[in-house]
Amino acid sequence: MTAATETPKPNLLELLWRTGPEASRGPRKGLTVDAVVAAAVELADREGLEAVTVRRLAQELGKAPMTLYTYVPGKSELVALMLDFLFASMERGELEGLAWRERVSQIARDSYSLYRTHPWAAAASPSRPPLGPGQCAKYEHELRALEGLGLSDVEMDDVLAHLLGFVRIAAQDAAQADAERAASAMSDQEWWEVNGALLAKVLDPERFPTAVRVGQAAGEAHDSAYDAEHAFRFGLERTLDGLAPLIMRG
Amino acid sequence: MTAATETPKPNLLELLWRTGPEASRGPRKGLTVDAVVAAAVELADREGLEAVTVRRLAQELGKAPMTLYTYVPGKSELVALMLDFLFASMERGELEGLAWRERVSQIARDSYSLYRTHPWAAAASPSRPPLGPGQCAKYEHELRALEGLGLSDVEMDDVLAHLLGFVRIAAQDAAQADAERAASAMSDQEWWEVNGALLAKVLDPERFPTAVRVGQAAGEAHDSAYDAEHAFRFGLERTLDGLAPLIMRG
DNA sequence: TTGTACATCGTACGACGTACTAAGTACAAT
DNA sequence: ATTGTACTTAGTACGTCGTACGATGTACAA
Repeated sequence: MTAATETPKPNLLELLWRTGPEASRGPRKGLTVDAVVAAAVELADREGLEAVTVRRLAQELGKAPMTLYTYVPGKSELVALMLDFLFASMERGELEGLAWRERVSQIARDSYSLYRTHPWAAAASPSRPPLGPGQCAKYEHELRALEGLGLSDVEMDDVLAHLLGFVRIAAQDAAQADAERAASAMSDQEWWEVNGALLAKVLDPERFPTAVRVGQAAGEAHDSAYDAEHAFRFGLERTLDGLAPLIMRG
Repeated sequence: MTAATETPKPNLLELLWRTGPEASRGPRKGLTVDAVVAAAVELADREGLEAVTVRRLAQELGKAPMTLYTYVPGKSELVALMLDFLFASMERGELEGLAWRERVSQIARDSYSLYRTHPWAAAASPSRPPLGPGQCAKYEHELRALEGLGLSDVEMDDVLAHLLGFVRIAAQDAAQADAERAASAMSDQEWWEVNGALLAKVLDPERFPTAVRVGQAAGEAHDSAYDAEHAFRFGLERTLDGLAPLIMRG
């Protein structure tokens, strides 16, 4: 057995930070990791994350499907790179001179805007995204909004995770509501015509008195069964109120 | 063209409430919707939602794959039925005689326990699950925890959605942390040995001073990079604090 | 007794991620 | 200048998925 000439698999972290050694032999590369990731993001924005398949993305780039594996070891790494790309390039509002509530509100809105602009990201985004440069820049910026509020370092991390969790779930819900509306191809009125009779029979006010009453009130208050933007605004106020005792104390 | 003998597709709502007409002709059914759903839930609990494929589930039930389509129109409807099954059968703690904070805390913990017992459900659960009997029973019970607190009907719905959103994201994060640990098959120590050098080089304290400081403090405080149960407890307290002003007012 | 609605199931289609292999390219070492 | 080798690109193929379609056989209604 002669010495194996194994090409070590590129690590996700190396990929995120672009620290892998570049090849000095062989044909010129026709693409770059950045080009692949940018095309993937654009495709996801246009047609959703489920449209981002290796075949489709390769076609978009004018290459054969398997060629992409030269740049990215697999699909999951591609998604991680896409997310970090977003985090690196997202807009971040100015925090200087704002009171704590406005500072925290600002970073929440920045994240929410990101997820609303790229709805696929809300579903793909894990609680602890891999430590790429974009994620680190985002984390750094967000933590700065929490400095000088009397929080310990550990509390700053806890607070931020809590806040971003709220933003993510709000964005997920909003994206899902949009997707459902688009997929059903049915207006709320049509839906009610189809399902109203059954629901009326089955939603027994004696069995579910509170649910029927509250559900009806909520449905009438918003013009649809679920108003994502209202839920975000409401939830953000509650979240800020929830942080106040921690910040005001002492 | 003779008159078509079309069998109308079963509607998801009809399926959830089991109001579809039962066949009076043809061979005896070898299964029931409930049996299919129960088997799917058990399989998902045992091996995760990605193990619940039509083929695998059919094998589990001793039937040919396509047979399942007699009972359930498709995969997505199956997942909806699985969720409603969980909601219908979940344990719900007693609320009688508790102060509002304990009441709200109780329903949050009930949901969290459900998601921790069935981790696949946290990922599959949408913000507004289809109005099945289980979902309605859950909604009714949860709303009762919010009665008599001086909230309007619309506010009760808003508060509940906010609370359950927090629970869902906490459960999602916890499940994902578990899954990542299991998948990497790498102890935290091993991971650090592999990636430590790169991270040390790339996490420049001059570029990310706050992130490095806080990240290190948080990593040391919990024994891992992410402590899901701690995040839930912390987040629940913040969420309750956030509801207090709405409830205490007036 | 017969027609029909239905359960069951085998086969097959078009997607998916990606492993494997072959072909060709351009630099490094000679 | 030549040759070896590391590399990019691409074609083919495997095993997975959800599920459409059509054949077969069953049991009740007419």
